Amino acid sequence: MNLEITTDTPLYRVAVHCVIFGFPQNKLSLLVVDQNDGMLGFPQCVMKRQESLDETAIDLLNGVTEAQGHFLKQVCTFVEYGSEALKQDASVHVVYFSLFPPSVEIKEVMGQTMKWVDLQTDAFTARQREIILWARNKLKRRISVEPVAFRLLPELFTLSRLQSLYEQIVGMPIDKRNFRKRVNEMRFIERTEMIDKTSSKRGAYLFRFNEKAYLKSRTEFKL
Amino acid sequence: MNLEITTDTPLYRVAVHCVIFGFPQNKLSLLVVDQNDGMLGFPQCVMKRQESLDETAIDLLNGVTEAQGHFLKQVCTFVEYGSEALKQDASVHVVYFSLFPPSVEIKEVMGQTMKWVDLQTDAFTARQREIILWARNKLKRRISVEPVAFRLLPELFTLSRLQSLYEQIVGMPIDKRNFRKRVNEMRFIERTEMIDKTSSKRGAYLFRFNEKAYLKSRTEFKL
DNA sequence: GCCTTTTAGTGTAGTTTGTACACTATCGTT
DNA sequence: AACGATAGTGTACAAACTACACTAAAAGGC
Repeated sequence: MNLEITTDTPLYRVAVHCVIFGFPQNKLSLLVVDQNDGMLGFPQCVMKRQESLDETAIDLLNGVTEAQGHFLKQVCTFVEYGSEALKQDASVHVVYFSLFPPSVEIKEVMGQTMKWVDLQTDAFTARQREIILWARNKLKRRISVEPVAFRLLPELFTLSRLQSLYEQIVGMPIDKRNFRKRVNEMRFIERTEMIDKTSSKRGAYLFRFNEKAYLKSRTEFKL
Repeated sequence: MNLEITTDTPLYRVAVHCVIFGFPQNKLSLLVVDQNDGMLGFPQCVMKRQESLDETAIDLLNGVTEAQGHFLKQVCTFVEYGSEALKQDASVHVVYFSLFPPSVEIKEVMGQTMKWVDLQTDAFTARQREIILWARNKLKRRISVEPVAFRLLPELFTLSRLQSLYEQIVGMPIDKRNFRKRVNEMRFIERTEMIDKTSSKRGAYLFRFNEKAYLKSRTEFKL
């Protein structure tokens, strides 16, 4: 239980990974790097000197898109040793998760193609699936505490779309009327007069998340 | 966003820390190392080669007590750079939290004295307070999902003690009758015929957490 | 032995929240 | 004009949560 710096203190490389959730085509998806071997990888980067983990993770996202201000939370950390007994071959992997709205444009980075894939894709390794499960559970818990869903939606959205997103996050069907009743009670989810006609013949009202109203409603009680 | 191993890939020391909660003297407390400078430290150790983080954390606990089978969860990870620009002076800190029942005997390790302290002690640094807050929040959330409280109690306990523990974890008073009603509905919290007379003149029934019954009641529904 | 002190123990009524459930509306397509 | 597809709407019942105040038992002091 000592923490002395000796010459043989093991040293590790540090990599930051990010599980990026999105909701393109009304399907909860992950943004992954398409490796040429048929496998998929999460966007990742090596930890830089004099940066905090959060900063490194932000840098990582900046490498993926120009957009700013993303939701970002730590998921877990693990270590991995290479099969060969090389001293250098030990790394700490710090996993984050983030939420991208459909509006973000994904950069083409160094010829690597990034794409949105289903969470159930079997091109993931067992470890990746485990990480996805963790991240997903974090997202699931978070959504009942904080309105994070809107970070996965465009500014304007229909209630059907919002419900579909919730259903995919919590992993079970939700009663339409009860869902809409709850939405109605949240004053910060505002109906606009605009109508979306892309997903139905009849057309559906577009709604908007009013963040300021949300923040106000949360602080008003703290008198 | 590349992960090539080059000679100038920054390398880090890795330290595992553990925020250990206990409930000695009916007070939610932390087990800390009393450093001679008046400051307090969490038990910590340097990451060993070929071990996973969980294994290192278990080793760390083994250095503190002979007892086994502790609750152990990751809290967060952060990096710290020393003030001097020495290359070696960068470390990743992985924080865990654990729950010790009052029965555990704490080892005297290398002359370092360990002691239980209040969560609000001001001998903690700002960063330590932040870590405690995180760990505490994890504990708070966990307790509404899983019966972790019993890992902080002796095998036999009175309901007053259990309630006091809950109050200290969630940070607010709980109505006695409502609390006891809920306990009653949980069949795996069993009343024994034994009576504790140490904390009241009248004496109070001692209860016991039946883990097997709990696990059964959780799995019975999964038919 | 009785009065005080301290903690243990008990039930009900009202409120709030959650849940189950089925039909009509609108518009485009054929 | 009929059909198909998605949008939109309200009520009744059940379950969960909340507030609340007195009696019971035993020790200790007088």
